[in-house]
Amino acid sequence: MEHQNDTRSRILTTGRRLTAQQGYTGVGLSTLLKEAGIPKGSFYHYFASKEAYGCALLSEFMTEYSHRLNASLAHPDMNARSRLLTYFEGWREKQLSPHLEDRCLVVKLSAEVADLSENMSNILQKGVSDIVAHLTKTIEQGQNEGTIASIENPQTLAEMIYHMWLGASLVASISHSAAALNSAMDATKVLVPAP
Amino acid sequence: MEHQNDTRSRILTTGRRLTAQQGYTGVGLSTLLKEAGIPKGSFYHYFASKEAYGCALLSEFMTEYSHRLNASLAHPDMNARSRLLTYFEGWREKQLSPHLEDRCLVVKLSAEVADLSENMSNILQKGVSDIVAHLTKTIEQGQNEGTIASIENPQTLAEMIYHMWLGASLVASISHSAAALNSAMDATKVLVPAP
DNA sequence: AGGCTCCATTAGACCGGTCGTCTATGGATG
DNA sequence: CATCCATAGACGACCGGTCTAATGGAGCCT
Repeated sequence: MEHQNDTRSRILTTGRRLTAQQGYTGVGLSTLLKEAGIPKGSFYHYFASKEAYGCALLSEFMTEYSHRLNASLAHPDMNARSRLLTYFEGWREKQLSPHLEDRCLVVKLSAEVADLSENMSNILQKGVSDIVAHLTKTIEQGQNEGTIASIENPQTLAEMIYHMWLGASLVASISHSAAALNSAMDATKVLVPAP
Repeated sequence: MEHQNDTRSRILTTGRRLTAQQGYTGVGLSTLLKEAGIPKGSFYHYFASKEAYGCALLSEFMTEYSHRLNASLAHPDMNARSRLLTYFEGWREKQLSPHLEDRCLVVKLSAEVADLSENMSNILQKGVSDIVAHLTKTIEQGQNEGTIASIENPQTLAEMIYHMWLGASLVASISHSAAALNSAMDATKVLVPAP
């Protein structure tokens, strides 16, 4: 009862690494399983189809992400504005990291998956809503505690900043450069001004 | 000398339509050529490889896009701010259009291509720089002619807005909804305020 | 006009990979 | 020893990008 979860999560972990580099369609079952050192027969014991595996991959990623986000945005020793900026610093670092598996799957897979799998799209979409909701809440807190100026509706602001970071990550990835992410970081500081 | 270009551009046109839906890896040569009604053997007469075809596809798209952008941002009967807003209205419409082939290939392909083909990445990246440069120039004009308030550096503002639209397009595509794009439209009006 | 060359174009073979299925075997548990 | 979850990996049918060998028609020479 332990072993089976080992195998399953080994597939998922390896899958995340490969998928973060080569995309969903780009990673075939053979490649994935060979890399994970798991025989093909096992795959269909744990997953009903490649799409089901894709959904599991995304679900797990979004769950973990949400936990880390929660922790990061709930840090007790910082004010809301600092917590927000720290989160985005973390985003930048991850996106530039040599560990490809750290990169955000929303950035990597959204476009590919949108017209491919309704189920996978839904998972991504729900994850995105969650993230934006968290950001909105933090901005609200900042406005209430007075570390963020109330010049804008928190929800609108959160969406805007999140969208900007997604786009900046896209541009950073095609230009193999940190410039777009640095520019997003600067913009974020301006958009979320200290009073 | 005519026929060969016919065939070539037929491949490219069909390719754009299919790729806008299914991505680069997602469209195989057989599918593409069958759809275009062109025999498989011909492909390598017109393109050295699938990557070369991908580059041609992207180059052509970016060139056309740049032309339309130029026209749109140079419209004589509007002030700079209106031209800018009209461009983004156009973006929204295209992204929501039932004609899938109208959708922006920067949105669709950036993530997929970034770790796949250096050449294709470069074409996208150059295209993006061009677009941002155009937007920057228009914002500058607006600030000079007094239709856009000078509260921000034009270049920074242009990047920020463009990134936001890329991200919003991504979110719109996974949620199969116009909400993210509408939100981006609203945000754009706020970010580029009339004085 | 007839023959010939040349080269753009194409047919289709090629090999390796794709996803998914299925049977046969392990090995632990009761 | 019987049961059953988990593993093993062969297999099918099909699709991936690439390349070589053949076709056919336009243009030139005699």
